[in-house]
Amino acid sequence: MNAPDDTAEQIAARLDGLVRRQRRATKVEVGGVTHGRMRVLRTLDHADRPLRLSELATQLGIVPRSATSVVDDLEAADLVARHPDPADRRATLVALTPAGIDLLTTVRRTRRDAMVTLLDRLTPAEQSTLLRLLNRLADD
Amino acid sequence: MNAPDDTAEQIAARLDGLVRRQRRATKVEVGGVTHGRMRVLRTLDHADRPLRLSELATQLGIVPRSATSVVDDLEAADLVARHPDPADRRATLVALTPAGIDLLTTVRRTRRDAMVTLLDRLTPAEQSTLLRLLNRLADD
DNA sequence: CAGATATAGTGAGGTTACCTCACTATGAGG
DNA sequence: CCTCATAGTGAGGTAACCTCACTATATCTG
Repeated sequence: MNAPDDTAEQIAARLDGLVRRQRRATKVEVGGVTHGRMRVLRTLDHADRPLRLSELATQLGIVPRSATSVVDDLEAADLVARHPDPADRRATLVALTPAGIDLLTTVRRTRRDAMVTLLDRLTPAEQSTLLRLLNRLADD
Repeated sequence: MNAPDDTAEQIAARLDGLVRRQRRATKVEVGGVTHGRMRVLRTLDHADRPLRLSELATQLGIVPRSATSVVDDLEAADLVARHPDPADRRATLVALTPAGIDLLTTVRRTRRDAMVTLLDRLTPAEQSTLLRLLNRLADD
């Protein structure tokens, strides 16, 4: 275990711990929307247009079959809607409903508040630095 | 959605994405040791002494019942061992076995390699900065 | 244009990593 | 010694994934 490489291990452990804790903190979401379902709402909102189920899956980093299930649940809660794709009768387009948009806004506020509380430990400048470094790491 | 608070949301999303990807990358671990089991081995190694099941649970941030299960699995694989606590006959001490120590070393190398690859996008100085900021956030 | 082949979504069933609730065995205080 | 707290575990549940096999549609190819 030489010293420099330990940085990598420590960073990995810290990232993991932070995400674990943050998920825990926002576990009981507003309206009972879980972490996985939130990710779908956020992705659809970010795309700013209906997405095919397979596109959604790709953007979420999951296999299409898994997207089917989470969309099933969100559709049952009337937070997203499935529409046939006029261009391809095999495909399904998934869109946010008005209720989905509303919920997204509310939950976002709660969740962001939790993160803001944590980030209060850093100065605004440090927060920017952190985001910049994370962006570099996450860029594909 | 005012600008400054978006930093929090973006940081949250980045952290989540990075951890997700990193777990994916190390999904099939050396020796079939999953993420959750690795955490136990690391925690025991870090503590540098046998831990009670409840202590282990606390350090992992999970409930004792969950620790029982993961220790069951690791014990079945001979990576940890349970010993009665001489000081309290209700308690169980959990310790790494030699095989557990070996495996930890091997898996650590693999996992660290994956993280190092990702971190190559940052200079050593940036890596230090990142770790320092994460430490501040993760400190209890 | 028929037939082969590829693609979109889904049913069935499995896994990991957690959780709660109820229970037993042991310890500790009045 | 009798009550009450604590350590661990059995039973059973959930979220968020996965693979494999299948149907319906699209596309390409001779």
